[in-house]
Amino acid sequence: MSHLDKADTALFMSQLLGHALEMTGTAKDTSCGFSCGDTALPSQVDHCLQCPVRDLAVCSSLNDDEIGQLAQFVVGQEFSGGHDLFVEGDPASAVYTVTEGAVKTHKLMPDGRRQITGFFFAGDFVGLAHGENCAYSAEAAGTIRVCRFDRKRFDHVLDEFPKMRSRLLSEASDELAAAHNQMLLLGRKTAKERLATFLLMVDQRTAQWRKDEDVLELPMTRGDIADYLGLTTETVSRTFTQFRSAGYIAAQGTQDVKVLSREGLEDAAEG
Amino acid sequence: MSHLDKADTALFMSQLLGHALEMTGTAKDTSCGFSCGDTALPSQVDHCLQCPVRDLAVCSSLNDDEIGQLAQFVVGQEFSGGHDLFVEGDPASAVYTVTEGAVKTHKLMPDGRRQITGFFFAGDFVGLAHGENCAYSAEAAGTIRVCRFDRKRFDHVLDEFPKMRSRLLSEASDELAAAHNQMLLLGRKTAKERLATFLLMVDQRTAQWRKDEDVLELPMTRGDIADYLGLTTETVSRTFTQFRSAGYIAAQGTQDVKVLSREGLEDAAEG
DNA sequence: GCACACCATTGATCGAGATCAATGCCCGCT
DNA sequence: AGCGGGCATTGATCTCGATCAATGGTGTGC
Repeated sequence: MSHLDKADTALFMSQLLGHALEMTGTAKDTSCGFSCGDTALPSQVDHCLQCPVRDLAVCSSLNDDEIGQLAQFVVGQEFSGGHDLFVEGDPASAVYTVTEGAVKTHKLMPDGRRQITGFFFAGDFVGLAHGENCAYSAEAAGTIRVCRFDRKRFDHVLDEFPKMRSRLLSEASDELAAAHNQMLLLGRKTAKERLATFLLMVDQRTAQWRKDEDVLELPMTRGDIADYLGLTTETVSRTFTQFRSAGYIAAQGTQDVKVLSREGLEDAAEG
Repeated sequence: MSHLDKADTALFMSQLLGHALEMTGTAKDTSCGFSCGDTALPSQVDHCLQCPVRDLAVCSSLNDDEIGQLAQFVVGQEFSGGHDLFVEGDPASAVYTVTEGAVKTHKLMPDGRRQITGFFFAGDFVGLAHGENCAYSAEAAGTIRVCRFDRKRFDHVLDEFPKMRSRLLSEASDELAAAHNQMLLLGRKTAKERLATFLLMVDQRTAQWRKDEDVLELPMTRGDIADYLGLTTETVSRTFTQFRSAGYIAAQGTQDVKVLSREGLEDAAEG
């Protein structure tokens, strides 16, 4: 909660000052900062045109001219780990594209039980909401960069560029398919199957931009993984150990996982 | 699989014969059958205009003229319980609106473990898919009626009527929010909490057209409920018994549940 | 009316993963 | 260097829901 207040205040101040790139939490300054006014300065359009996920994100459905319109109100933001993009129940006022790092979404029960409902990596779109309010919270898992779009203005862009709404619907369908997979995992898979499925998912979804194709950098803690897989940290930890013993993976520190046998993981993922 | 073949064959023959209302499985004949050719006959447009879910479904985003275009290629179909609308892995060739009864979607593991990923009631839209193939199967839970739309022609309608795509995106967002709730349920809730949550969900989603507002007619078996909640039939059955003992519900046969204490269920749903 | 198949319920037992508990590691801070 | 907090790992034990098993109910077709 306090995170959000802080972020919002920072945003407000920054808008007053005419800076489009936000920083929140403990994030360090960033090399690609730039300033803008109400209309798109060349540098701001460049921000979008030179975006690292230009061809991955929903924006890829727009041509350079159209991107210019979007660029007029995009706000680049940086969050450090643990800080909230938005919180369940908040008015849904913005949507986001992840440009760097990973975002996790979650739901909480009154007694503190938590379910992480999804991870979003560079190029992914976060914040689709039907009603007035957010149905879940979104939080930075490690330092991230996102593009923030005001929801109303974004909706307006969608009206103008049907291609983009179409693309967004595709994205939503994808997310829905992923959700179905996750329900199967949560409802019917064993701990081993869950972790193996998870590792293969991360493998697949981060393949495009990894340095070493066999080393997964997990931006989340064991607790996060547990809350995503419907397990406890202890079980996740034990299962990692089993996979190490079985020779499926090798650990390099606790965040990096070297995949030794994709086949082993694939077998483990389906019993 | 054989179900589908049968349905598809029936569909093909019926189209040859110029009948737009299909019947599959053991479904009885229906009082509102009608015939049509390639273009919309008045009666077919009427089919849509007089549709019981006209104001509930995605079609509600279209005016009477626009509905006419949709009506040109809608196919009314009737399925009896257990028959498949489509199967995971099949080419995604059609989308559906439920007009009567309930549809369930599910995923299977190679060894037969099953997870039901959603129930769809009158007015709901089923069959959103991004890729070429269905990401899950859909099956009639009890006798149902649906409107079937060829996917390509439906996509074309979406291009023509942006309102409808917008509405569909809303629908998808809703479904996504429901999926998040279900992940919380499957990952973190106890058996009691799951069943209570389920009963309240059915209560809410079927409220609009129930005869008796306190009696839920469950169109699915205990096994279906179990596969939806990530439990076994035995546990579902035991939990029903507990709710009966606690006075939250009363049974009238096995398919009908009279809600005696919504408050009791609400408490049970969150521990 | 009877046989069969399927479904729901209840009881007894088992086991995967939760819970409780202890230890070690790493990193930032003083 | 020394301290403290968060995270990961490992061990011991417990518990909720799964599994195995038996029975009764219901509807369908012969």
